[in-house]
Amino acid sequence: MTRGRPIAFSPDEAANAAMQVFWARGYANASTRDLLEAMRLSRSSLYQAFGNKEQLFLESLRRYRDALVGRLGRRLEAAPSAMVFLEGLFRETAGEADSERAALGCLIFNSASELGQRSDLPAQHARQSIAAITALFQRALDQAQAAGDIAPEQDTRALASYLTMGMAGLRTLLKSGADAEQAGQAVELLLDGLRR
Amino acid sequence: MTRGRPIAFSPDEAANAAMQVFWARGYANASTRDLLEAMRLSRSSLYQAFGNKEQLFLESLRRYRDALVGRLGRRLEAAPSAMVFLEGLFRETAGEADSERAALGCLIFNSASELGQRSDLPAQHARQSIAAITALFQRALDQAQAAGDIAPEQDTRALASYLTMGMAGLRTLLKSGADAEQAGQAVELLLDGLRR
DNA sequence: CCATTTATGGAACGATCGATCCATAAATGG
DNA sequence: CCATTTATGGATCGATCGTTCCATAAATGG
Repeated sequence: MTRGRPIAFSPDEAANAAMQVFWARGYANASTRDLLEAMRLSRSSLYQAFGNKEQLFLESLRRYRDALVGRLGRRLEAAPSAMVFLEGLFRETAGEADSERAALGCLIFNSASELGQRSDLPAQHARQSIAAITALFQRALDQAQAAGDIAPEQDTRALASYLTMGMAGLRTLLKSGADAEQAGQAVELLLDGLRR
Repeated sequence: MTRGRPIAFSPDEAANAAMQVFWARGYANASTRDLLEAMRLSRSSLYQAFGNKEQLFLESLRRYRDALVGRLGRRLEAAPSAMVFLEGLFRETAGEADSERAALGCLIFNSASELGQRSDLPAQHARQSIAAITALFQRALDQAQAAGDIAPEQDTRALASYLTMGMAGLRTLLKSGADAEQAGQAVELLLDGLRR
């Protein structure tokens, strides 16, 4: 059936390496040289396996979103309560202050900021991914409300937007070099907003 | 004293036009062609008057920050109270949802996101400008606290970081196409955090 | 072992990038 | 009106961009 020389690289690992480059440098600022070096591929292999730069970026966005949403979903299920999950997520993110991880930010929010309201596929994907994050927040908030940790009269849809805004802002603070104290204080005030 | 042909353009207007380009397109994505077209200058005039692209960007950042901080400062003074100023600012920003203005975002937060923790002057300037915004928020919060609109046990420094985080997140939400309802609800919850 | 298929490396493409340089136009002070 | 100074427009630079193409290497199934 299958003839010819098989690929010598792992498309999965190569795609992950590309994702790291886009994450660290942004879409437009990531050159094909950067990508080839990180992916350890020849130009031919890259273009044959992934089409072009935009498609490779789209694949990176997909992987990042799937990994993030999957990880957060599992973490929500494993947590003792939805409220503990949300508090842990935000406090842990604030704790990344002044680290290399903090300088990277989040590929989704980075891309949303870079691409804005453009009509092409990457911009659409970034917007949709933010909506997915908001949906996950709302799921957690609904659980927390059902568990009695959030007042029943609260609108979890509004709270979800509030948390997405908070996370986007937190990532911007961390990117701009906020220290752990500043980020931590802001996050505690944000979390207080859930308990009203 | 002064000899030779005088410049035929307004350096002030040209710099403002350049700022608009960087604002709409970002630093790296703004080409010198874009800049020349918007500024209505020849290449020679641009490089002689502004040095190079990075210096022109720095000048744009300066002008944007000075205009923003100046405008907000005057608005704070003119407002019936510091709390009214803060509420008005955030509600008005949320009200920009789905407009061209919302798609632009804020040049300072845009630049902080694009440049990250880089060590060059533009990145330093963007970080310092975020600190300036936080300082202005704290000034307003101190006034509001003195006026009795904020509980005396609240830490206005922490609240200022909270508001900066909120504004950065709000701008990201608006850039990603959030509608007025979503942005408005998130902002109301954010403002509730001042009254605890 | 051969014919076939595909991966691979590298040259090369046109386009665009930021920046420089030079000849020329223009407006000045004397 | 002239000598001087500076702005201006455009050609041009080398570097880099994303992408394509081709000759070659490699591994396959039969």
